[in-house]
Amino acid sequence: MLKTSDPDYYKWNQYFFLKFFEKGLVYRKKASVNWCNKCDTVLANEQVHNGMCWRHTDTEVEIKQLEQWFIKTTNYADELLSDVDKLDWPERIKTMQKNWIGKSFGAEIDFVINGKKWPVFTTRPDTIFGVTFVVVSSQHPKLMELVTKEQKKEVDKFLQKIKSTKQEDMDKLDKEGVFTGSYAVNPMTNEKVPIWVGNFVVADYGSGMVMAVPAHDQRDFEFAKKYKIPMRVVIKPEKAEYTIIEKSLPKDKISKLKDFGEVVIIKEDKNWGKFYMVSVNLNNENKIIDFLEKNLLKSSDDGGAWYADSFNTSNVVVFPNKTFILKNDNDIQDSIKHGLKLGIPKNQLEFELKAFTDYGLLVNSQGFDGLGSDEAKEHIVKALEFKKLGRKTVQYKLRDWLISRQRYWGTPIPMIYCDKCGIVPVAEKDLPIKLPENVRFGQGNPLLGNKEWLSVKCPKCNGKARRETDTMDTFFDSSWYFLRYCDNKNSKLPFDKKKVDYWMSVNQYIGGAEHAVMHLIYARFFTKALSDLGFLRRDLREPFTRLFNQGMLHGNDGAVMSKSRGNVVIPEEVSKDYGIDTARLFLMSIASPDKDTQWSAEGVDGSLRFVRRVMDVIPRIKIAKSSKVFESKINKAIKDVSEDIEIMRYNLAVIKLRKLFEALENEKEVSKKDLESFVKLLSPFCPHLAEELWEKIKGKGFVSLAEWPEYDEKKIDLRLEKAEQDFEKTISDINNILKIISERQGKDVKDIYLYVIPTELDNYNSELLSKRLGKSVKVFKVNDPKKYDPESKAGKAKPGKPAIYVE
RNA sequence: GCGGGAGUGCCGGAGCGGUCAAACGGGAUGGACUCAAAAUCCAUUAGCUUAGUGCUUACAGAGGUUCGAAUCCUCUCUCCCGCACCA
Repeated sequence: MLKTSDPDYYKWNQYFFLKFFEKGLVYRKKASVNWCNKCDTVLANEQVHNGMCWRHTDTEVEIKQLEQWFIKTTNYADELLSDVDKLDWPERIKTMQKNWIGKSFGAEIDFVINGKKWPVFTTRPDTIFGVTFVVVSSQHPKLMELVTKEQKKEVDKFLQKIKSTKQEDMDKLDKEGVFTGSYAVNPMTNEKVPIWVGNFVVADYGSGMVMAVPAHDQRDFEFAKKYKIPMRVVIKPEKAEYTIIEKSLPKDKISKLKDFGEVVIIKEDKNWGKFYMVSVNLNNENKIIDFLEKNLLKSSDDGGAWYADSFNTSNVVVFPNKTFILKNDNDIQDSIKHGLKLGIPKNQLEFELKAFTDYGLLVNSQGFDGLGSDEAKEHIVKALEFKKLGRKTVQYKLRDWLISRQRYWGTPIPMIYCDKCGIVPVAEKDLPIKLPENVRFGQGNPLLGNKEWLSVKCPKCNGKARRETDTMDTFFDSSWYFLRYCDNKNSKLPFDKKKVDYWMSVNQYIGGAEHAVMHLIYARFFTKALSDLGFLRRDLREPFTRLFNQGMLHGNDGAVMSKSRGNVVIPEEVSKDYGIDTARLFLMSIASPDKDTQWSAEGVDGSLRFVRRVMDVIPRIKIAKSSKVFESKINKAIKDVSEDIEIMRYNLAVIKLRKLFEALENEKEVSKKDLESFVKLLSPFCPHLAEELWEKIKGKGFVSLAEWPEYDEKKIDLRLEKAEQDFEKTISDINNILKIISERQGKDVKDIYLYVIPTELDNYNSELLSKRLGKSVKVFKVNDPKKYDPESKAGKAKPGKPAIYVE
């Protein structure tokens, strides 16, 4: 056991902080931070959800400028990303981590503004000839350098507007901006393009400034359209894509479309039928145009037919909900005209203009025309490198971990501010810096209120100094607790390396999906960093090799359990009514544990029935020798149940247990070993009951301490299972006959006769059959001379399928 | 918008190329037991058909691959989760 609030634990948080500081993994900087008014503290990016605080979902997060402590998690961005694939974790957690780290390859390109280089990051250097403006973030620290006197008033007005917009409205906001008055020089074309301030550029990603290519980026497209900034097409698709509406072409011609290229049905519409998309190689484009011109219905009375003459040889093609290539403003008008000319209402077509953002072939790009996007990227970056105006780079979405919190419950950050020496780390021997006990809660950081605690001597010059009052994010605590578990009493070190090396890594970690981008990233970072600092063995790079996300249990009404809904199921109450093992069995059997499941009162009743039967039947079973059939079944069950448990498919394990029990019930006698095996298999699901049964069948010690049963592959005989299936089939056949006879002839059958292949005689026990059918059943070998067979049915018998006669 | 997951019979939920009208549980219906009920047991639970059979529809929808698809591929629709203007 350990408590992270105990100085014996958080001492080591401070210790690690200092180690990180030594290695340059800790730094302090003034930053725009997320501030929650309710928590009275800053939050990490990971802790802001939809602009709200993760703990106070009704409280908007404010942006403040504060000096804060950061951990350089980004140093490990690459390794954190590449190692994800080595983990045996749920796929969605892995993708969430990948997206969170968000690696993009691209280029940093310098635009010269007033003689100074301003870099921008882009993943599409191939579109550089299409740049018609540059947008800088409204939060950019050096924004004012770009704003001219003439434009200042307007920019200020714009910034004011952004400031007063609520976070929640920001999301729905259109792309907006104003011209700054300055111009940037495109390093490839030397062309001057205007610089705008925009609300859609993220300040702390890349350089907070982007090159805008409206023809090939949706955001730039919207912005340019709104402010009538010119667009320049520099990429064209490798294939032209035509959309053909079923109604517009005679039926017999539709199949001909395949001759021109790949045909995909993209939509089906009540009025227009199917929308086929034909992708045509550019070389063949004329053929399809020719075909369409000859075959498209031309009558406008037809109400929806395409006009052949609405095509031209440009690759602007009408598409219900896909892409357009736009050459200039006129093209937009033109395209709209085409849409309208088709006589198809805009809303029915979901007709929308979009930028062409796919890769393709370069056009209007000087010497690079005709190259594919991928190739062009390489060449253009090389050209920029030669000019010393650009370079290949990689960008991450992952930000450094902001750990400063202005709250009491957290590890005090072991730093000291000296008027002379500046920021000085606390000496290791002075750890732990304990939280002061005499504090007042209320407004602001409680630590600020205790003057005694606050004042300290500088470790360097012994002069007057004061302590850092920020505490660490509590995720710092949880980032290495599993290491401390291996050696939780160590007072000399955070843990003994040998012990940790022995135990780690965690083979199976279980937790909720909500940890995907917080705890699980921090803990991975910690492990890597501590490994590099020599605290862990070199090759220990990951804390948790396997991860399992359990699902949530919902109430009887299907909703998440909550007090306000009154649908909370209280284990103690369930225990009172059913016994906790019944509840446990039920929970294990509803669905696989990674899924959300629903409590169901009826379902528990079902489990209770089973539990009762088991309690009733097991002690009464005669101990002797197991039949071959049962031996086969129990060995199969041991195998299956063990495997299911191993892969955490408890629901399937329970099903197999139930089946095994059904077989057990029908046995007259069973070996002690097999009976014990059954109880052992039951014990993980119903531990108390199993223990009780164990005693009743006179097992040694506790079942919970007994060896898990092993199966004998040789005893599993699938032929026996087949025989049983045949038996069941025969029962259902007989029932079927009985049903038909009683319905058709209204007769009541008294006796049933079965004629079986001699070798199968053992498979059909007349006693068992009689019991199951509730009627007298006699079984004969087909070749039995003394058999009773008035209608000569015996001849119909086949292997696995006895002949039947009833009267 | 992007990314991930999922859509199966009255319900929950297995199955993930043939052995599938589809495990298991719940519910419903009928029957046995009972004076009666509960519990228990048996049967039925897509439709038509039949002395144990055969057929037709069926695993969100539309296409496709295959001798063969609930299972694989493509597209569409719907739902859930995550990210949210990351250039």
